[in-house]
Amino acid sequence: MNYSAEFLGLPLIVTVEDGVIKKISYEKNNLLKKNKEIEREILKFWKSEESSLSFVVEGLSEKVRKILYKAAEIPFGKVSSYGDISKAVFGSKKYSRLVGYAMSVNPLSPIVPCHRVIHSNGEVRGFTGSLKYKIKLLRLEGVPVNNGKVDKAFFARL
DNA sequence: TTGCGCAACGTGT
DNA sequence: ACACGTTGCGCAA
Repeated sequence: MNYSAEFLGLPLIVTVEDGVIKKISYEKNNLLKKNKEIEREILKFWKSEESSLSFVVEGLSEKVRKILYKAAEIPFGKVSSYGDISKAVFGSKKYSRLVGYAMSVNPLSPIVPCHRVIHSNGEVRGFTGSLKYKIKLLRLEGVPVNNGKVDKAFFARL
């Protein structure tokens, strides 16, 4: 079932089946009426709070799915790097490029918080949508971004 | 300190 | 064959 929801001013279409969120996409001009309950649950995921819904990642390779599940563990107000996620999932940083790919095809933004994945040196770059939006989200979470960089103190331990 | 070339990964074109 | 939401390394300014 598809629901329409607004997240921080952006219109989303949320696909839910049996209490499981399967897909979230940004839709500029959708005509569905907004579902307040879904909106609340999405907000909970964003804030790393308990939700009555769960989610699954489907339709992608095993490696890419593992990456996305790991990225989903990055808590509100923290960040991680492509390399750290690669290390956490596969024990090596050599898949960091693949982590970037996984973020770019992330079917569950913002539940899988791809905006919290940045470069290992703290630089905030690379986002399929606008980079301004990625930085805006981080600031809303209390993560300072100065000269396009995040302090090492905000890196989460996965 | 900055920059550039490189290899390694999997996916889409 | 090539380009990607990368990374660390070596080596040159």
